Amino acid sequence: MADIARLAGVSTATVSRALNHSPLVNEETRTRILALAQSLKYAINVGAQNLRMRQNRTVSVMIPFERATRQDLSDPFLLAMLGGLADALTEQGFDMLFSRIGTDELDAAAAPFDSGRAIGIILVGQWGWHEQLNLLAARKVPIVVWGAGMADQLYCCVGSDNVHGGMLATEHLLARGRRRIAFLGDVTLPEPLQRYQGYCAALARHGIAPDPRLQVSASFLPSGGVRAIEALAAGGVAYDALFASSDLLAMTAIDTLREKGIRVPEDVAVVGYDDIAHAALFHPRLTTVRQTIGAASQALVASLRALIGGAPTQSVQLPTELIVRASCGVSQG
Amino acid sequence: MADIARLAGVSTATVSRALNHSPLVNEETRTRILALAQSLKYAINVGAQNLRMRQNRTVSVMIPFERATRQDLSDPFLLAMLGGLADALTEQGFDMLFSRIGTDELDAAAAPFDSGRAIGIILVGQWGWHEQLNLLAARKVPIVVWGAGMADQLYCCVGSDNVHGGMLATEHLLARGRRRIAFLGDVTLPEPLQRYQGYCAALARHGIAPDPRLQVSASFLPSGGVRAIEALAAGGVAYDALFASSDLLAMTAIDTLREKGIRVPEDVAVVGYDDIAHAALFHPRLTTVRQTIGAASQALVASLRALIGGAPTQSVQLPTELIVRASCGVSQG
DNA sequence: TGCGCAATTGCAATCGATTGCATTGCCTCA
DNA sequence: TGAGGCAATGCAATCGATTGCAATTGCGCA
Repeated sequence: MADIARLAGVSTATVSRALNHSPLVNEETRTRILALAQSLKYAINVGAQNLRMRQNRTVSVMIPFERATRQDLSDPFLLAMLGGLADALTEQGFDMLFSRIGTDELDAAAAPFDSGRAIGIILVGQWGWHEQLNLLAARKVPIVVWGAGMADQLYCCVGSDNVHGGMLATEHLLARGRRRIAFLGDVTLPEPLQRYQGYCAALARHGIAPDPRLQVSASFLPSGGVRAIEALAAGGVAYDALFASSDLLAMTAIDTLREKGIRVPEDVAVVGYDDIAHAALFHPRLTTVRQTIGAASQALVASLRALIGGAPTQSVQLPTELIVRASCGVSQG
Repeated sequence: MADIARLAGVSTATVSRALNHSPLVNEETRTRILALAQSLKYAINVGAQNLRMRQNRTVSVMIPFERATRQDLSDPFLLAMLGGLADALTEQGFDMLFSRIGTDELDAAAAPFDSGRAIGIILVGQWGWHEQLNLLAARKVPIVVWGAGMADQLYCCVGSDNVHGGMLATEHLLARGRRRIAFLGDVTLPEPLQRYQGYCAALARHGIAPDPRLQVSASFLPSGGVRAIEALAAGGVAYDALFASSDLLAMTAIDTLREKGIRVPEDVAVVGYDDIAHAALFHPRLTTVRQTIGAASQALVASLRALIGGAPTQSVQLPTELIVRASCGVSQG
């Protein structure tokens, strides 16, 4: 900027005003300065600007990973969400600072905010952090979490209606005559737990008591489906349907079933969760509970902006929808 | 920092030195200051620090999108690369600033660097930007591009050996007795073009002249495979194999073939490109040319660091490998 | 001719850190 | 007792922008 000022024969103050289109600067001067800036490919130093203006247009987005398994960012749902957030943030003029965060060190989550790099934080994945997230919220860290709404929640949480989603999926399988429905998912985490609760509620409506042997704890890891099917087989439990708490889980499970010669949907009907892009391409096409990425991203960004704007913390629950395809036994391909 | 200085009864200079573990500050003073900082959950303002130190630990990562189609970030390969880059950068202590960039406005690519937000840029996707990228490189913008190595290339480019990959895929199909091999991909872009060249080279080795009717221009969009198969059908061209320039393309193509009652691999053998995670889960499991995400991410980051360190621009070509699965006609499931 | 007002522009403080140099004690040794 | 040395700290400039206030200029009007 000093260069431009020198070349234009004015002070940096005038240059600054010209670049910001202040009405205080002479038309002719402004054009001269703008032309100069253009030709020098000058861009203002955002860091210095933020420092002076005490503002910021950067949002930190974090996605957890399990340090133990050195899991790469592989779940397509998370990746899609990342893309959706990038779109939503870009659209609203925000930069996106992206970081992975170990599931064992949530403390690091507030760092981008504390160090002034970002005005707020979007955390995609709630895990077992409920208490610590409450502490962050109490500390007035502007943070929005994608996850399950819970009772004593101080932080802002955006998520889908997991209980309803679980109910939809299970009701559908019941309506197709399946009675021995296995549930795949890690019920120690809030989201799968709520889906499981929906599953139980649907069973209850039909007068069926949930069989604990049909609840298989499967992680979101790619290997989760394989292990789950092995566990079911090892337990010698009969089942005619699967409700998996993620599409990835459903797909790996179906793949494993196929290897064992079990047909989907004839022998075992399957419903997934998420409706990732591949669900419609999978064979058989996957029936699943849709969480709309676009709406989710928009909601996360909107909530964060509200939070930063000083609005009271208000959690959001997005509607879920059952997408019926072939994997649950409808003739569609 | 001023607060801490006041509470500790010292100047901000001393606080700064204490936090940076300078040997100039008294042991007792340091502990006092550190304890104070800890209890106040103080974090240094990175912006101000960068400004003063004239440094930066942020790398800008950009992934193009086609504005016309308002394409969401959907290609799993790109998403996986994004995850890989996040891991690689985090590991090396860099922050990652992520942006989408319209395919019609490459100029915006240098913005994060020009404005001092990032020390360098990783651009995942070369598109038709060759000339403009050369201009950026000439302007000394530290940029590394994932794409195809080309002749008059001034910018640093990291990519897989596309020609060899195309050759591997085609040779494999030829070895399995296929002779009418269709190629799916947009040959106006460098990467698919080089894969096509490898395809032609393999055909040539077997004395086969490429049939132009078998080259179908398919975009990387999810709908690409559908359109391509329709086009082949509409053209009335017979074919017994497909080489698709991305796995996503291969999958949508297979899906479309299945709808038409054409069996894979019996009637048409298929080979993809990328080896995305889903390739191994797809039915039939997809034979494909692997581009290793982890290695690619590491290479991109390494090249960028070298470039920033002042090393001469040096492009990198990573080896490719054919992963044989069922979709090309091997008995594997 | 002189004064006041409006239109431009410059000066200098400020944001939150870092760091060269000056300063202040205090200890040691002659 | 005084000079020199060392350890610890403070002062103030600096990074690159923004902005309140002062200063300059030119003009209209009395």
